[in-house]
Amino acid sequence: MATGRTHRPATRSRGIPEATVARLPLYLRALTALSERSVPTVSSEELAAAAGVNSAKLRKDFSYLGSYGTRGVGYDVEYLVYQISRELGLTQDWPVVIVGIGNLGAALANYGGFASRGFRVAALIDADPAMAGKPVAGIPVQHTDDLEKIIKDNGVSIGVIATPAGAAQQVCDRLVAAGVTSILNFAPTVLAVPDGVDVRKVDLSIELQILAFHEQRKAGEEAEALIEAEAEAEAAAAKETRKGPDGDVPAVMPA
Amino acid sequence: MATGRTHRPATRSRGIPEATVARLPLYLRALTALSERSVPTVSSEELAAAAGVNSAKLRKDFSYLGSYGTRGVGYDVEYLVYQISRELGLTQDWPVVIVGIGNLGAALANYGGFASRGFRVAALIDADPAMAGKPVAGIPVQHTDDLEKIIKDNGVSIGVIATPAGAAQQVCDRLVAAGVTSILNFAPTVLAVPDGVDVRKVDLSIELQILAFHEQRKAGEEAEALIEAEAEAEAAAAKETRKGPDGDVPAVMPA
DNA sequence: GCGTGTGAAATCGTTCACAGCC
DNA sequence: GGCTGTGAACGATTTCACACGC
Repeated sequence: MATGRTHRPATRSRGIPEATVARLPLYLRALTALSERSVPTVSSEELAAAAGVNSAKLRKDFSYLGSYGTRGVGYDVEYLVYQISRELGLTQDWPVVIVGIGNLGAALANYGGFASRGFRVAALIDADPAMAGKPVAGIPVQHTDDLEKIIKDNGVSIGVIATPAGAAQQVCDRLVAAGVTSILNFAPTVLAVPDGVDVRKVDLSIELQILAFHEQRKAGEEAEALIEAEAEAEAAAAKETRKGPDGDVPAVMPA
Repeated sequence: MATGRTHRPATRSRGIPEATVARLPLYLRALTALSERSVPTVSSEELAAAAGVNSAKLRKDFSYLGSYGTRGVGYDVEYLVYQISRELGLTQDWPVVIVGIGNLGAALANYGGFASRGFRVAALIDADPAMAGKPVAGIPVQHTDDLEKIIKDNGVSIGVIATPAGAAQQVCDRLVAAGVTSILNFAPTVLAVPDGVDVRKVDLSIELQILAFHEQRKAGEEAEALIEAEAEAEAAAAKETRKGPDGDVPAVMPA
C-alpha cells in the first residue's frame, strides 16, 4: 500500500528492492551499535546475526548498494554506516511534524530514536485549543489552525499522524495540500493520497491480531491429532445454514 | 521474520500465506465499519477499496479461507466478519500484559483498538517502584518483581514490550520463561527467543527511515526531471552546506 | 583459507483473465 | 449482467552454491 507508484519507467541502476530498503535501517542500527563499541570490521555472518537476518540475504542486500566489503575480511563498520546512512537519506536533516498530541503523539515526541537518526521534530500540532502552548518533550504544542504555515515555514516534507481515526483523513489532506509528501500514519484508517505521496502505516492492533492468529495456531497444533475437521465442518455447516433467503450468522464477536 | 516454525509437512487446507494473514485485520476493520453502518453485503471491489488493496488480491486472500462469497452478489458482511474473526482467533479473549509503562506503554494501555478486538489488558508492569500502584488507563501498575506470577495467574500468552532497548531482552527472557509465546516488541532491539515463540516488532524510527529513503528519491527525481546536468549543478551550488550524494569517504554522520 | 559478491534456482506473492454460478 | 473463485502468468524475494579476490 505504501509506495504504490513507480512513476518512472526506466529509473536506471538505482533500483534497490523495497524489501532491501526496509532492512537497511535494521543493519544501520546493528552497525551503529558496533561502531559505538569501536569494532572496526564485521563479517556478513556476524552482522546478520546482530540484525536478525541470515547472511545470504544481507550480502545480497549490500550488493545492491555496491561492493562495500572486502573478500576474506568483511565490512568496514564506519564506512558501511556512512554508506547506508547516505542511501537512506539520513545524512541530511528531516524536519518532521507530529499531528495529534494524545498519549501516542506525546510518546512519539519523546521518542529518542527520531533525533538520533536524521529526524528533528519541528513542531507538534493538536486540534485541542487547551493544548496550545503547552510544552511536550520541550516543544510547545501549536494549534491545527496554523498547520499550513508551520509546514511551509519549516520546509516539512514528512508528517506523522497520531490523531483519532476520524480526523486522520482530514489532517492528511491538509498536510498534503501544504506540501507534505511522506506520511507515517498511526490512525487505524486507510488514507487516500494523491500520486507521489507515500504513506506508511503502523497499526498497533493489527500486529496483535497477527500474533493472535499464530498463537491460536500453536494451540491447535498442541491438540495435534485431535482437531482436524472441526473448523472445516463448522464452516461447511455455516455455509449450509445460509443457503436460506436471509443468512443465519453464528454468534458474532463483541464489536 | 521470527516465524520460523511451520514444521508441519502435511495438513493441507490450513496453509494461509503469511501475507494474507497480515491483511486479514485490515479487511476485518473495513468490514466492521460496514457492519456498523448495517451494510448487508459488499463486493470485492468495494471492500478492497475500503481496505486499500486491489480486488484481485482480496478475492485471492478470501479464497484461502474458503468460498464465503456469492457470485453475482458479493460477500455477506456479518458472515465474513465472523469468519475472519474466527480465523484470526479473535472469537476468544486474549489477556495481554504490557511491560514498560513509559509514554509509549501508557499510550498502548489507553489504546482503544485493543479492547475492541479480542484483547484485554490484563496487567501493566514497570520496573520503577515509584510507578507501582499508580493507575494507568484505570489499571494499577505492578512491579516487575511479580512478572512471573502475573503471567501465570492471568494465563497470559501474549506480551507487549515497551521498555527501553537495554531492558528488552531481559524482560523478554522472563516473559518467555513464564509461559508467554507471542511478543510484540516496541524496543529497538533484536530479540532472541527460543523456537516456538513468535516475535513481531514495531520500530517507529525504522518506518521514518524508509520514508526518508523515498523522500530523498523523490527529490532526486524532481531534479532529474528538470534538466539532467544543470539541475545537479544548481543543487550543488545552492546547498553547499551538506555534502550531497556521491562522496568519497567524508565525515561520518552524527551518531 | 576465508568471506564477499552474484548468477541461477527455488520460493513466495501479485496480477491477469476467464470459467462458473447467481 | 455482475461478481466470485481460481488456474496460470508474471514478478519479487529468498536461498543456494560457488567463483573470485584478499
